[in-house]
Amino acid sequence: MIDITFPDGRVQTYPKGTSALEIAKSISEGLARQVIAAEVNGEVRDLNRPINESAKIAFLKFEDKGGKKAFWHSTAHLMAEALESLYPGIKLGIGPPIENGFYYDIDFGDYTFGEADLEKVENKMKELAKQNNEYLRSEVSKDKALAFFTEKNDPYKLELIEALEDGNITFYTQGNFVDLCKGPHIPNTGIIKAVKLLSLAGAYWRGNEKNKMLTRIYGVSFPKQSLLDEHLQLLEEAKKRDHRRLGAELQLFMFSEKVGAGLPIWLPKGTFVRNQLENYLKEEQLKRGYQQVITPHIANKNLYITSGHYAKYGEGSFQPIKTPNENEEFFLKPMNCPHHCEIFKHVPHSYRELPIRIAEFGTVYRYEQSGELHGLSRVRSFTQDDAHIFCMPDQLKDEFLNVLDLTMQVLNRMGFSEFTAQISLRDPENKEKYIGSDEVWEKAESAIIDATREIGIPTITELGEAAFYGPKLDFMVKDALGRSWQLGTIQVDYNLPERFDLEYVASDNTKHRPVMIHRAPFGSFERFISLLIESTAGNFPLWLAPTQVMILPISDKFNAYAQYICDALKKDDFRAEIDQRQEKIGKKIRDAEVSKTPYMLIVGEKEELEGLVSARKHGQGDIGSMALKDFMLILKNELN
RNA sequence: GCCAAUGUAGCUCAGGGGUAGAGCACUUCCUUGGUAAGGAAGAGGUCAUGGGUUCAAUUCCCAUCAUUGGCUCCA
Repeated sequence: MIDITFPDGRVQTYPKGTSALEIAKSISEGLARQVIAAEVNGEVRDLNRPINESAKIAFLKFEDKGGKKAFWHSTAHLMAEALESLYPGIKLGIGPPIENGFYYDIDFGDYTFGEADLEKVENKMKELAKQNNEYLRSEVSKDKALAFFTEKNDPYKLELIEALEDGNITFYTQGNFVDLCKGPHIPNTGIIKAVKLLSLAGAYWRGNEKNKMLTRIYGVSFPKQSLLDEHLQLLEEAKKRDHRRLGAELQLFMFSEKVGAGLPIWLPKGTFVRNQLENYLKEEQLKRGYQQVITPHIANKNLYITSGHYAKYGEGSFQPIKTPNENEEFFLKPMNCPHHCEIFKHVPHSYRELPIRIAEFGTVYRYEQSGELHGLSRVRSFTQDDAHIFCMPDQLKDEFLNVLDLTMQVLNRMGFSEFTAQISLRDPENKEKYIGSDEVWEKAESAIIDATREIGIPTITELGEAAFYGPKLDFMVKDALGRSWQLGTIQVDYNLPERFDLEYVASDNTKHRPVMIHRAPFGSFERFISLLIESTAGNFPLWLAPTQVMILPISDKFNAYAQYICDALKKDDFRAEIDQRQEKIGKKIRDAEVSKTPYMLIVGEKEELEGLVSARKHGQGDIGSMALKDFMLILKNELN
């Protein structure tokens, strides 16, 4: 007999070898119908797998994370089964569950699998699901596993099995389909009631671009049709927040094929938002002892030979600009740091001056791969809110804390509460990829770790994600469709001071090497604003809204009064406009709402006679009529 | 860069081997209207670009460019 401990602490005895499904049934049939996997001693397992030792058990439904994973993983197998029956001879890569669904990587050989094929596969899956086949687990020896897939002629599975240890290999079978898989899976295909194959993509085998590109099919599935409908509805909603769509609708920015791919053009309203952000940060940085500089957009090739960037990125970058002088070449600047190093070098520095903080809203140009371009989030010309701090090694932590504080302030101010702070350290297995001594790295890494701990933000740590010149802290934010983007970054750098031979005179009159911090709280205005648009759905906070108040005269008889109100608002530095079109008030309201203007003032006969305005808040509706000064008070309160 | 798909009016999209259509937006006129779309008329397109097939191509084929979804990359 074995003791089974339930999440509420209750313990019950069952015969050895009882399955989780049987345990669930012993509690209630209803529970047994809903559970799709079980967590046994913290490990998610199949429901029908016998439990042979006393254990803590928790039942997982679709709603649970582990349940979803098993459900989607099982759907991936179902898709593979459907694909094998429709396209015999295909070879399978891997097919895991992901955050919102699953995918399977398939080698279709000579067949070009297109989007038109998706529906056919979907239908086949539904048909197979109805067969209600069980997912059966079996343990196989390595020899047998290899023999099976040699017979099946699937090189990808063979490669995977080669890397596995004998005694640790399991197959799962449902219907006519057998797959190498460590599980866990749901009990049977019958509970997969709703399936949607969403998209198609190329994906290199094992994520290596030197390998063959397989066809990746993405999909999602649910135990109820209504859940799928809901999910698709959410995806539609998310698309409405896409910054590319809102950017065009709200006239914030544009692209032009003639100007070039990935080269954003900022329209007046977008420029306004960007300038507001720039002014805000400029002011903050002034308070924190930064000095603003401006450097040219191009620089002599020699600058990047010194910095080392030419060797690393020269070929894959915008190619040099030639001059009438032979052998003279200039590059569009891909980063601002080398320029700033030259500024530091311009005059000798005493330790008394440090830290020196040099800031620039520097526009940089990088030849991003064509397939990578994405709205404002990934472009070929962008402006960083860049700064480089040159300090003594023992000032590093304090400076880092200061930068961290600024970054947090920026994120808070912009309403980004959902971000991930990622500490990127070097790969301890692969130290030769990085420059600098162990001692220097340890110091830099602990400065980052200590600083984040001190300020108390949750972090995740990624080994091997550091820049080659030093560790960094990146702030990641998700877009409307759940894709993660890096915004702010703080990087410690021992490399450039070395390459540029930067030094300061210490108290003992000897020369020392400063440490450099690269930092950008926004990252770039382009990407930051793209995410700001998506997180606010285009409803900018009042201080950022290009037009704060739209004045709507009931008819053109009241244009003069509207003008008077508008002038008064402008005089107090509010951004107001008048909609003087010969349209009905309902139409003017609708247009102001659609353009996401935060406030509307309706003025007609009543308002003019009483000297009032009727206010309306975006998304909320009528907030009553009031004296203009009271309305301005509402604005002022919201701005503070 | 790679794989797949898309490209028709300012926007959203329909159409289809015989030189194009809707809604919204725009212009003009009528209407002067009270809290999310008043009415009428009009203008607007080398059907992304370049080749090819064809009596005829916006439609079929190829290439290029751009865009989209991913993969790889990201100083």
